[in-house]
Amino acid sequence: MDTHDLLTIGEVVDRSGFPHSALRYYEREGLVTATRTSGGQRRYERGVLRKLAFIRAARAIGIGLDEVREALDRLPAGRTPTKSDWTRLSRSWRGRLDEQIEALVALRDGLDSCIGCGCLSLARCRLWNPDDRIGAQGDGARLLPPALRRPPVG
Amino acid sequence: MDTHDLLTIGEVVDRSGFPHSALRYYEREGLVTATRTSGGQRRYERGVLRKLAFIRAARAIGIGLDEVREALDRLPAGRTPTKSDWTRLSRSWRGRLDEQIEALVALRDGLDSCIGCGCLSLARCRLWNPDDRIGAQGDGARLLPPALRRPPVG
DNA sequence: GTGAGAGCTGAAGTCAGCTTGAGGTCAAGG
DNA sequence: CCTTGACCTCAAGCTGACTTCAGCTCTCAC
Repeated sequence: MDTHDLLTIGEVVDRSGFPHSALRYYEREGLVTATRTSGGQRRYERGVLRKLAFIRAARAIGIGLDEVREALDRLPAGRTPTKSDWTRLSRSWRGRLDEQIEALVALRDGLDSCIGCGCLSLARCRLWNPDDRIGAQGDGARLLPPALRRPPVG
Repeated sequence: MDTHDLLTIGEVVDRSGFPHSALRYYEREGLVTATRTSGGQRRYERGVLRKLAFIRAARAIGIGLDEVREALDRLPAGRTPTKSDWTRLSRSWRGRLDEQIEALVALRDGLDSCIGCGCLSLARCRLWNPDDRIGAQGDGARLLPPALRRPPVG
């Protein structure tokens, strides 16, 4: 871990695939850290690459940066995270993934039955009107499983 | 289809689950239309409910409003869309759904092997570093299948 | 005919997650 | 030493999909 091992932002850009602007943004937001040279330029430890990979995967399944930060904050402060530290984090979003897959599959199945049965009547089709009681509930999407109520972000 | 059949915006809110503001926004954006009373209030035909259901489902799988509008524009102009019109539209995003499911499953499998094998070394793990050539490609996500490169919208 | 609640408009605001730009500084090969 | 390309900061801008607000008008049951 001598100075030799530190990465410039350009190297991190090349090796992580994130643009400069995103790396600086993530630093401002407290997701990653960097030391500085005497001249003020960033120098990253190698470990940042694993963090960035984690961030990318988390983002890909729709987890917001706030939550990603919380997850990363749960990594041990003093020492380099071990395998089991990362495993614990990863396992936590494995559940999310399962939920999302399940939800998409449910949507697909509903769609299949729609296409197959030709029932496209609002009154009968499970997809268009899942249980004849649409509109009786609270805010947000009504015909989708919970895990799919997030994607339309706004 | 006499006047009696037209819905007020409040009724559409109740039956579609979309808030007033979204309905007006969709109208401005050309996704749905409404006739007006002499006093200028909106009156919707029943068919709007099916359109809105379509919009919601499309949004749920991450399709943007622009593309949803294009899809809806492909519906026949003069007549009420038939079953096969809707079927055609739906079939087109069924493919998307398949892609997304496939991508998420791939991510999950990668994650499984990571958790299982304890390989969390950046150099070897398929999930963290899928083919040892990370960083050699163009913009955007590198460790995810194409269909997952969209979700982090910004 | 009237009061209350439903509806109207246009402009501005919000949120996430960055990107872009201007204007200047640092680091290192020759 | 000098040049050149990498890097810096701060502020503002952007996209998508809406929401919120102010201030006013319509509709309809009584």
